[in-house]
Amino acid sequence: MKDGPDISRVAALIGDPGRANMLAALMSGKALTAGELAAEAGVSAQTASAHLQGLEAGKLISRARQGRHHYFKLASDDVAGVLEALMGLAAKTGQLRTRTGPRDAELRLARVCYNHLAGDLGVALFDGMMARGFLHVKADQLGLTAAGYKKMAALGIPVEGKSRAPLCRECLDWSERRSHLAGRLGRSILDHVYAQGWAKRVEGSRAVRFTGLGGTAFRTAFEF
Amino acid sequence: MKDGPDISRVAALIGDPGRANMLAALMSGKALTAGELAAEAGVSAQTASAHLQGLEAGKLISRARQGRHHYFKLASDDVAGVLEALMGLAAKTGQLRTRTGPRDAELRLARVCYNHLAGDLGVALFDGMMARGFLHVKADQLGLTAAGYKKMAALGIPVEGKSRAPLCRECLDWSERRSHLAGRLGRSILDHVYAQGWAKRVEGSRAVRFTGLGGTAFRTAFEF
DNA sequence: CACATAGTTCGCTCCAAATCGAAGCATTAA
DNA sequence: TTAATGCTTCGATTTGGAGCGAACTATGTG
Repeated sequence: MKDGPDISRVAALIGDPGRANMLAALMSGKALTAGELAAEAGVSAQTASAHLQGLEAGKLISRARQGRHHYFKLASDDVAGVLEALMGLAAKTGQLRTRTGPRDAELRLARVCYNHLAGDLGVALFDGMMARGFLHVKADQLGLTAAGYKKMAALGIPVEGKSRAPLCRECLDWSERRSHLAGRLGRSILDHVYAQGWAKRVEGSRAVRFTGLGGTAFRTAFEF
Repeated sequence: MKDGPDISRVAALIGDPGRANMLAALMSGKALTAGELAAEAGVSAQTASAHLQGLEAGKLISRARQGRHHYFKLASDDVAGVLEALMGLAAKTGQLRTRTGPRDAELRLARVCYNHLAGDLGVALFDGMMARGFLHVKADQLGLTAAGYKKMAALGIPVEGKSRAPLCRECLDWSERRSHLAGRLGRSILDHVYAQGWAKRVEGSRAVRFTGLGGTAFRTAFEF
């Protein structure tokens, strides 16, 4: 029964280890060059070039030429969503690539998911904002309440924006198997966390490391 | 950065057209035999056998032996979730397998998603139940309200169950790109729809065809 | 028992795609 | 200008795995 969209093309693109590594690297939200992605995937530049063409043709990534560099990023949040969903399933079916180690624990606590905060802290933030009445679900749409808008203004976090992307979105965690906050607001909050110096990205990883004071300040600011 | 679970194994399993067709067929929620799945995928019995072994080893499907028949079904709702997510992405990136035709329209209106109702009607049902206050979201968990429990009891729809699966779950539609009701309640409601004779499955498709009276009765019963 | 059906295993062929060496553009630096 | 860097294209090789014919096992039926 050839119903619905063709899954297999997209899945096949993700199904190659090299391309999957590239996509995983792009989950950080940062745009990476072809060379960097080749290193991530552990393949030669020529091979990477071919793979990147495929991913671009399949509309999973987009390319921006800047001088002699080609910067790639995920084509949309939907792609990131599918990748996280696949990670969740892969984790559940026991296909963990690495045994749980110290690095894994750090990832579980706080990490970047595309462009917003995921992990223990991301889930706690989401739950806290729901409990405090800053977020609500209405007609199946996640949104800021009046109190939420007020709070964001008080913290100096921008909520307006020209982009047509939704302000609030839920995103499922592969480590927690619970939702955390994505969308434009999720991105703004993570930017705020960086700007306040509460946390920094760990070099060469998706982990986000909070300072002792930063963690406290973060929880205080968002009241959770 | 080899962080997180290994996506590519799972994706590669879904990435073969034959296996993808099998999985799509299993989205109906019905357990199918190896032979039926071979026909779905358009391959010989031997090839199908090999594919089914792979999918089973990858924990995407589970097998139940009954006499000389082997019945297969999706291993978990998470698998169904990933498949729907992939369908959503594939539809968005324009990888539609078939041009929109009469069959497509029927699918868009009402279809089976794993074991519950999806499509226009599924989304409308979900929205209606939220609007009527039968469903609510609390601490990021979708659930029945007191009014909802009362309504289900009045309609004779069972809500208790020994299974540990959640009673209510949201599930994203690939055609509507909105949520509809999944989980044990979603299944119970679809069972009720069949039992009342309001609708029937279309042979050899995931479409659900409502009778004129059935459609009206369905909307009346759930007040949307 | 023989016979039919459902599914698997074995052996083989074949092809798509992953890979890289070498060469070719394009951009920036000296 | 020449040289260096980043990326792509071309050409050739290799291989994983998808596919099927044939034979085998297991279950059910007459």
